[in-house]
Amino acid sequence: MERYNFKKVEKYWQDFWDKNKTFKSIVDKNKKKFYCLEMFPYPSGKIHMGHVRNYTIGDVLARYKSLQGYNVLHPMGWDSFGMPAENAARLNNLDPKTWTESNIKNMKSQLKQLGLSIDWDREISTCTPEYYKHQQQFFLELYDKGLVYRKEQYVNWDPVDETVLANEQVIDGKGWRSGATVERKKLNQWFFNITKFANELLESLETLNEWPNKVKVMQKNWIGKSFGSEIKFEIEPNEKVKEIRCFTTRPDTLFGMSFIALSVDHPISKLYEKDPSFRDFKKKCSVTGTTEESIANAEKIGFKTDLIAINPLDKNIKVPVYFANFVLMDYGLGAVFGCPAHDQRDLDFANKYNLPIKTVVTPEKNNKNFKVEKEAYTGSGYLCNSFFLDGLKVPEESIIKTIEHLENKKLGTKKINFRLKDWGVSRQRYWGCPIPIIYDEHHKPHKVPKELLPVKLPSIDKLENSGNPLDKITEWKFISINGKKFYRETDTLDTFVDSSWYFLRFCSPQNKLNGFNSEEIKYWMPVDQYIGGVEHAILHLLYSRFFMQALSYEDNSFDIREPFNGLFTQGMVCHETYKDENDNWVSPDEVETKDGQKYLKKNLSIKVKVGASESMSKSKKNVIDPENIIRDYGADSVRLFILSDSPPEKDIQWSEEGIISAFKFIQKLWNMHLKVINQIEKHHKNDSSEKLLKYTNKFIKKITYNLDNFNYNIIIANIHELHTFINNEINNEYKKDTLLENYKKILITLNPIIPHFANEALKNINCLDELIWPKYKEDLLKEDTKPFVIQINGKKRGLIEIKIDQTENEILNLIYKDNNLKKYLNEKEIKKKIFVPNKLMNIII
RNA sequence: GGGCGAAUGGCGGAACUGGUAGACGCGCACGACUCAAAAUCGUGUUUCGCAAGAAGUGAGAGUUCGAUUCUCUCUUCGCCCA
Repeated sequence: MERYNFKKVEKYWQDFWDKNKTFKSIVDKNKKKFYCLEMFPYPSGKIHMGHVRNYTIGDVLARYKSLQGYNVLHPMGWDSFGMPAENAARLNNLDPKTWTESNIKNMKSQLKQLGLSIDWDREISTCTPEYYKHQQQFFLELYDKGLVYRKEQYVNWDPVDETVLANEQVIDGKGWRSGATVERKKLNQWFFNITKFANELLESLETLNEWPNKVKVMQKNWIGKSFGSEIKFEIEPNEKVKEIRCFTTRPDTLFGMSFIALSVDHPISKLYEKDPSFRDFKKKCSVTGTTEESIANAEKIGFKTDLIAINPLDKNIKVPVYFANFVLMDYGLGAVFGCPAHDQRDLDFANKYNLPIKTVVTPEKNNKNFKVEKEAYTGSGYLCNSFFLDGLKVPEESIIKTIEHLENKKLGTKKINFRLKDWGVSRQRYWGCPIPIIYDEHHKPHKVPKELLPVKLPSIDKLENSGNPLDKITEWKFISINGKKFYRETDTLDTFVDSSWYFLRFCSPQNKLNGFNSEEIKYWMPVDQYIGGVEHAILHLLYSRFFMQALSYEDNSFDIREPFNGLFTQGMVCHETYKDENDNWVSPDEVETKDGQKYLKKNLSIKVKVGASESMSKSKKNVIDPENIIRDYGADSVRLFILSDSPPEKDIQWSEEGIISAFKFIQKLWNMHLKVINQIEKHHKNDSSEKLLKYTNKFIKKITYNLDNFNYNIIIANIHELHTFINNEINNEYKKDTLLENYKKILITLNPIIPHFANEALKNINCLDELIWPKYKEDLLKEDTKPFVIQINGKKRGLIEIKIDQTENEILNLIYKDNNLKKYLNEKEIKKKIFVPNKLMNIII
């Protein structure tokens, strides 16, 4: 039998799609659109299995929707600014542009080998001036709308490399490259005012019905809306400070207060800056990183001021005021009151400085023995030691009642606080979108005039190891406009900005004047299905949602508020891990199997320790290169396997056995195909096609249902069943037309999964024109007989074949005639019968 | 510590709104073909038991004629936030 030549077939179809621009999409208002988008890749050099999975899932959907008659937009591009290019450039002594461009070229060819139905005419790359020109325009638009501002903020500063580090570049408080202890340093940075939309972003989550709930919960927690109160504390008479305002979510614990803690950046700190011991303290605080986690884990330290605060509810309670390292200026008001009994950080602090610990909440009412020592009590219960508040239920009544009281006495107000912070977009890096701002000689910022856009990134031969590269290119940095001297902003934009609107650019990728064309946006947006990794559940998705809000802010012509209607987050690709005798990681390429045990390939006597299956990563060496796999087994095999073993939203384990099995199955399908062709060519007079018809009909229903619900792994099982069915039934006699028509339908349903194979097979039977997703017929689903379950006392005792809609009594007669079943019933009284028509009967005796 | 989710054969995983647990694949065993092996094809494969049968979806309870599915408690694991 002729073997299936995947190399020839896949090459043929990929060339065919390329040449005919099969997947080119244009606005057609007579057709319903479907915008299918997968998160675009960073061009790191090679595609990895995560990409393969992501883009296969998306491709199945795009092809399916296209066959259903939708006008499908399925584009691809490159998230091509970012640090890896800079790092690689430093390492290899070349410029980031060259490195990036050659990676894109390579990865594009790899993606094409997967047989993806992508409209390559819409390809975009964020590092090109054609793309970032519009981004600079958006930046200036947001600037005009007052959504962009500049302020000082702390960054992770590497004093050796003289550079700002991202949080993930700080490892155990040290710079990842230099190893120097990272400092907190204040820099002037640009911010997007995302907090302005905090409430909209939160409330609008409710409208996203086709998003996974867990992602919505993550975003909700990230935005972190909390109800509380702003409380005014009077300070004992002195010359400097009259009052301090604190934000708290627990005003009900006010009677337990034993200190007030301020951020070292609180305005009051200005009064202490001359004090050398305060400056020392402030320096100590700057050693701690800027993440919430590092602050939480750091030892709580404080600096005692000479200020004494008065408890607004009881003037007799007077407490000291400290500066403390665990209070952040950007949360609330940069000042909190400390209630050690009911907050762990406050308790740690109180224990260190011997401050009183007063219990004001007990788990049960009037529990006098309850005392807090090492562990703060944050649970529910009842207020005590709080005079007129005693006995209130915590937290249901206590918080509201306390706020009411404070408001009546004008001591405080109800306040809503968000955890979400404004988005700092300045990056002190070369390989990013230049910020279109210039400064005059008084360091006052101005917009770069529109006619001077884009601000192009200057080309660079070699990147220095330290400092901000753009700052050093003086011929670029200093410009004069109309005789006036200016210098440029030398920071570039966070790459999350690049990916916050790329889905809009895909709608009009060649538009030179604007980032997008509103007519095209109106047709294509929102993205109907967005597919990507759950690691972007918070930032990328939130920023993209913000961008839509910001674009439509004070602009009625733009009315799309949510960019992604449907979201699907796929699981990771995992592989077994291997270690040799010396506990060094071993790559799967070096491991061989004889009799099921795993050995080192180069030395077959050394057994390898097999570890847990973990997400593929270079550090653990458990990476499989898709390029080799596609070369050896073909794209259809890879697609088949990557979809087969696990539901797409869960992690999948890559295995050699699995890909081989998929490869063999493609060959089996081809053998089946040859048998079908052989039968089609025969002219039979008899037609035993009823079974085939019914099977095909049911098969179409199953595949359609499973495609609609992302049950792609079950579809592969369905195709295996189909193969068994056709192999068993193909030798029956069929009329040519019936067989051809049904087989064509089957091949069309296979098309989204294994497009090369399906198209080749369709070409073989001359059915390539007019490919339309087949519909199943309800009346064909009906069967004459059905298996019917008999239970005795709830236990399954038999399975009988009944005619559809047979009555209870008729079935009971069948049971008494059945030798196997009647023995359970003989001469016993039937106490009860449960009868579910066409399904089962449960007899209680 | 808080939030969300998961747990089913040797393994990955099926099971529609409570109604035949283990689909499909991998692995394994046996058989056919072969001088032999690979490839391929066929049969079997939850556990115990010769069998009839019994037990069985992380553990324990509950609701129900009937629970992998619903409720409660617990254990373990994963993810996110701290």
